[in-house]
Amino acid sequence: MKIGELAARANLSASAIRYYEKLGLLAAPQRIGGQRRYPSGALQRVLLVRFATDMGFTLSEIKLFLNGLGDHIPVGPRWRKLASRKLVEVKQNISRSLKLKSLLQGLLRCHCASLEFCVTRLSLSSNLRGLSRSNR
Amino acid sequence: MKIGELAARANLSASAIRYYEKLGLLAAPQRIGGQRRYPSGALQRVLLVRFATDMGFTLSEIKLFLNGLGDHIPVGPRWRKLASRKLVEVKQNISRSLKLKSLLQGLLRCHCASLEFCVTRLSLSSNLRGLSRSNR
DNA sequence: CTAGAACTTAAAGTCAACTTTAAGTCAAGC
DNA sequence: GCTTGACTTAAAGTTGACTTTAAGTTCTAG
Repeated sequence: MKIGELAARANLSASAIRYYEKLGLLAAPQRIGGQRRYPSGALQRVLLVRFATDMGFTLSEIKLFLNGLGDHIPVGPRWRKLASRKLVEVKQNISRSLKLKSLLQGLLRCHCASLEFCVTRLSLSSNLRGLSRSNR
Repeated sequence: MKIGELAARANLSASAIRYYEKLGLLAAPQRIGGQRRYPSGALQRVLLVRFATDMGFTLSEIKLFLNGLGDHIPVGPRWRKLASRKLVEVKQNISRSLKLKSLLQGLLRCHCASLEFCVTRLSLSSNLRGLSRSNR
């Protein structure tokens, strides 16, 4: 499989594939005439990476539990640790977003002339602060 | 009020204040000996901007409904439109995060040897795709 | 009066995950 | 054999919200 086909099947771009390789998320494949030729297993690997990024892991986190360079903790516990950390983040994000939602709904129901009034009237100061402001 | 005091009171840095000024989110204040002197109203303004960014608006969106350059739609409707668009995003983010949460919990309960097995065993292919992958 | 903290500017750097560019090489179909 | 599309590289660009840097100016306390 050439890079274009792999990219198409994984629904991302060829340059993204090369980028994953450079980051060490994907093994450098055999080459024919300088061009990359992938075994079918590569697709599964790429899809796993996509899946993990969709779950909110960063590429360097993914690298950690895919080929765990750096420390000597085995894959299982390492993944488990990262995943439970991520779970906390996700939960925080949920509660933050729920707050946000009712806040926005409140502001939309409000008929103040200016936003400043709304904000002070509804005294929505900032119970928003300090919650993980990024699920990516 | 000098910039350092304003920054401290708004809990951000002096350079961020200058940045807001450059973006047009904050009026250029009077100067004494080249240094910025802010009226007390400036604090409220900065806090409003912080509040809006906390709600997930980008600085350029905030600029739009603060001093709406560009179009001639009055502030009320403009804010309303942006806010309801944001509300949709937030709702999408919530449902995405809820899926993520149960996914992670499922994976954590699973005792497969490798993540690949887990993923295929739980057939968690990607019902995750296509949901707003950014609440900022 | 002077040390040093706080201010000034424009421009460059940061992070993540890629994309784009430029300039060139290879492969497949006719 | 030639065209054309797919591939190759390294380096620079993108986005958003700032921060950092460098070099210089001003304010303030003692």
